[in-house]
Amino acid sequence: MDDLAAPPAVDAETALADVPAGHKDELRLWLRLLACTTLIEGCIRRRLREQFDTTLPRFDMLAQLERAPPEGLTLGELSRRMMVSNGNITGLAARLEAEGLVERRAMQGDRRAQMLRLTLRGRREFRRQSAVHEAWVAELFQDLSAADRAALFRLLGRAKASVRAALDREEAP
Amino acid sequence: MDDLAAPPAVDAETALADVPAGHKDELRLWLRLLACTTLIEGCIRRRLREQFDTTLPRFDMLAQLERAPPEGLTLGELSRRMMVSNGNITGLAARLEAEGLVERRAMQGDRRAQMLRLTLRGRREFRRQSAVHEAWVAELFQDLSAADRAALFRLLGRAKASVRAALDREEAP
DNA sequence: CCGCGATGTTTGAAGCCTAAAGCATTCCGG
DNA sequence: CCGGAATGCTTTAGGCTTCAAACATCGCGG
Repeated sequence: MDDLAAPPAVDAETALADVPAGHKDELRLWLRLLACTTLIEGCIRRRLREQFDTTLPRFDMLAQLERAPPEGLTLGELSRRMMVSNGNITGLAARLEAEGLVERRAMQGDRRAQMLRLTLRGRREFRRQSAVHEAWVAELFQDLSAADRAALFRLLGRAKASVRAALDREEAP
Repeated sequence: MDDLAAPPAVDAETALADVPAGHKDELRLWLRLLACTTLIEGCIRRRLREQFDTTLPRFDMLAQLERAPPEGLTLGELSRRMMVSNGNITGLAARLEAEGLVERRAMQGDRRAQMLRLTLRGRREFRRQSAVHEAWVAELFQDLSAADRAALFRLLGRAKASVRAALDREEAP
């Protein structure tokens, strides 16, 4: 911190770019993947806060409900789709309900479950946000050629398949 | 949830795979990137908890300190490298210190700052964890060919550059 | 029709994370 | 030397997240 002329931007992935050796290239790949995601996610979170005074989890929940059937989704289904815990959904839904963006409705035939769906206000608000959100993402990737984007998309698909396979092996030995 | 024969694994990325059209392919790319990272991160968090009773942030902090100069790092430098806020570092360092894995040492010449470094126990513990951690990552990517891994690594580098460029444009209009 | 395992949701405790405000110290220009 | 800007860290308030335990209800086998 003292005699380095001009310390350039150093993040976790850059800092770990020169680990000894081994089968460490998988590790480097993971760190770069993580750094990339963190960078984008941080930008989107910040803009959601600055421009819409909201958060990514709130936005995600609205997004799930918007593309759901008109009768809505149960909290459990929402939990699965958002890949977060049940307990998490409870609080998130409560906050969005308090803001008048979603509404609960008892599910007839099963008194345990309840449907959650967008209010009119929620739908309008989400549409307003999502158009801008989509432009942000496009902007962040704009220096990547269409070919690179396509290749990246395809490779990420394979990576995901590899990870899922490993997870399946784990629970079914 | 009732008449679907065998609902396959549905996550955010899969669920949004059929959005209308537009320049939505950037959005799909982002969602896939996010899904991929979330999947891996969740697996690693879970295993860190199950096998070492620790968390990813703790592990990250130890990792940063392990590859730091022997005198350690200041909290501020740690904050920059881990890409998290200052306030976050305070609590994290306090917890690790309470567990005897790191130690603070006043920095001579600047009474504001303090160096944080691994204790002997912290170093041993981290080495134990990191060897296993590296194997986990290799396992998760094992179905990806070396060529695919290399290509993915390269493309992620370009993606990161694109994002950084967009962020630079943002703060210097 | 009764009990009991499965399913849907909530609660509680703990940790992570941020932004913003505050405190202490250092640095620097006048 | 002195005052203010800059820097390093902590605190505070609030939200997100998880796991595990608790509750409520459903569905089914006996």
